[in-house]
Amino acid sequence: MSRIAYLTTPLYYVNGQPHMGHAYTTVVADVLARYHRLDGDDTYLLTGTDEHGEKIFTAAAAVGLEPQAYADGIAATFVEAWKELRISNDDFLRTTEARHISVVTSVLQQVYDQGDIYFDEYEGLYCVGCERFLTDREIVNGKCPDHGTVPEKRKEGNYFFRMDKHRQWLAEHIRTTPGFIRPARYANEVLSILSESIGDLSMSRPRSRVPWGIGLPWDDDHVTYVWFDALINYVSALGYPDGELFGRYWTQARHFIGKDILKTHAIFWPTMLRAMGAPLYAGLNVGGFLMGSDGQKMSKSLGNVVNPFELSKRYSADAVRYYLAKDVPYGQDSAVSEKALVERYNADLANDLGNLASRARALLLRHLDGRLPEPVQTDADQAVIATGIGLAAHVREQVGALRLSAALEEVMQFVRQLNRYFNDEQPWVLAKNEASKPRLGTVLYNCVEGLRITSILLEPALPDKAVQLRDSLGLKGGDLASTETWGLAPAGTVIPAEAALLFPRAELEETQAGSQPAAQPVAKTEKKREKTEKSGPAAGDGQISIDDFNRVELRVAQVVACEAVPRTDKLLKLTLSLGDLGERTVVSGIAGSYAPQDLPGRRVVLVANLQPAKLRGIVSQGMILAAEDDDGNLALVHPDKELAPGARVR
RNA sequence: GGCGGCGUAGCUCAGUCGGUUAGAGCAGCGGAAUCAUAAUCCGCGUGUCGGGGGUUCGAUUCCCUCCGCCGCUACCA
Repeated sequence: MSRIAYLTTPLYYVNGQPHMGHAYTTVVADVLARYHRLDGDDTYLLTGTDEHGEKIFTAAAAVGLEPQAYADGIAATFVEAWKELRISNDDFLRTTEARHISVVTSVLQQVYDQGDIYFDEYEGLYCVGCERFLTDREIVNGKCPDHGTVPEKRKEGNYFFRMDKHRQWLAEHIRTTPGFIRPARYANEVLSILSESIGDLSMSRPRSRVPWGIGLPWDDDHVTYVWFDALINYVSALGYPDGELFGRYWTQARHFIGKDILKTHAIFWPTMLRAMGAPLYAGLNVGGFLMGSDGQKMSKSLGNVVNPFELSKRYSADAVRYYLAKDVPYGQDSAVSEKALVERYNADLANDLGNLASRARALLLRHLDGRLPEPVQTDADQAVIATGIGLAAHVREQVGALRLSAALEEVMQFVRQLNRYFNDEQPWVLAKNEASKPRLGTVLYNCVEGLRITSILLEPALPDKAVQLRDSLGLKGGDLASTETWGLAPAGTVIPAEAALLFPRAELEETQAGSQPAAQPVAKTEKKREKTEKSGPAAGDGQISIDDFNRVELRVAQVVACEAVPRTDKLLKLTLSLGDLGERTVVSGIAGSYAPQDLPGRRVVLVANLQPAKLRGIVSQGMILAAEDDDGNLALVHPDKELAPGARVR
């Protein structure tokens, strides 16, 4: 009676090459899938690529390719990447495949027919990067917070999916289903989003603007919004609605995602499923971001990018897999680096595990003709045996709780115990006289048997090396249950005379030395300044250079008109004249200290090259300077003489 | 500004539904051993469990507050 496990990674968007974030989520899902299979569970692992949308269309055009050809190219690099990392996916779905498109089309028609999709005109600020309109609330500093670009104003007719009506039950479901979203803090985040109106979801784009997408079956002038299309992959890959795989796996679906796509998976997707009349997935597992070696977001300019595929070629796929599973805690942001990988690899795999295999092999070959003897267990052997056969239960428990790191650590504890056992029993001393040869055989047998169990338990993380390890001892593999019996390594087994070093010790390459772990405090202040001021690097001690200052364009401006912004306490909308430079609208939070009628005619100092920002629906094109005392009283800064508006302030 | 999370040994992190001497791995120091991949094994930590206050017989664990970092959000611009 086996259990069912359906695990998915996101379908990765083909707008860029696979990177560490992709690799991490995919490796975690794969290690988990392999544990399920090892334990006899009926397991299905899905990954793939998401290939529609405006961004793909433009990216393809930029390099002179048809969208499909462009997508083909990137999709191939993902296939290659997962091959490199030994990902054991059962399927690789591309959203441009006919089997996916036909499911999306029928889902659309069904949801439309039942009245859950309607047409409406929409005007708003559109982010090309997100491929959607942003709400006022989402815009930060006049820009899309995810892409750092200024959204453009667009008006278009779109179809909308009635999503808002699903708020109540979804919130209830999240509240009453522990583990539906893990870690729990992300469930709280979703609940707080659901506590307010979520609106209906714009789920189409005019084909005239976005030719690259799945057409709406009832209106070919529109194509499906890329997320509405992509999310359906999780069921289309199973042959929804009546495929055998769908019936078998769907209700046990567990999605693995990064926190950047929480909203689509925790809100869009469940409401879509409900509208489709399909059961919800079983769980959503949210991972954090992987940061560069310095703890900051990876970026080329910081030179802290860690490429998992290069590391794989340098140190082996298993080294990368083991490092990601063992050292990177799931669900929170964490720093990854080549240095950390090498340390983990050397400590656990080379020193503890690889070396143990080496020393056992050496004595077997030298003193026992390379044959595994029949053991005669004594009291001294019981502790090792007990730990070994008890490991599977611990591993099952940890893996079930998504604690891969703890699961692997359980196994490593056992490896350390075997090393202790080896030292305590001193087989190299036993080998010195004939009388102790039987005891020598038992000790070495137990080491080999321990390594057999270890190799099976580590196999999900180390698919290649586990097999190599067993090969080097003449052993065969087995399932998880086969680790719960001691003595399955057959006496008489021939130990191969030659075997390559399993885990040669790794040295950190020189190139890596360049990324000095800059003094922590400096890095932090720099990061903070970057965030609050978006300025370039400055001299130390919070001081800025004259060049920095000159980047700020300060000008005298005259207030032409002023009115309070409706339904706000603090905001005034000012119309300012800059003389020959024209007029500006500025929103300022000074209503507590100035009445609208007091201001027209006054001269103020304006930061003229500030990024526009939208406040309460009004685009503010700058900031006026005011001083503030401890009690919050504001005093506008104004020039001492009546200079003409537009004059530069330095 | 609001809501939420985090802040535990040099580093990466566990943990404490309040209670004997707060843990692991890595790094470091000393020693043993020499079968082995300069690997292994043993021993070694006076850590204000972010600061302060409170509740309690007792708090790192609960409450309040402050500081720092992160996320979401907002009438900062």
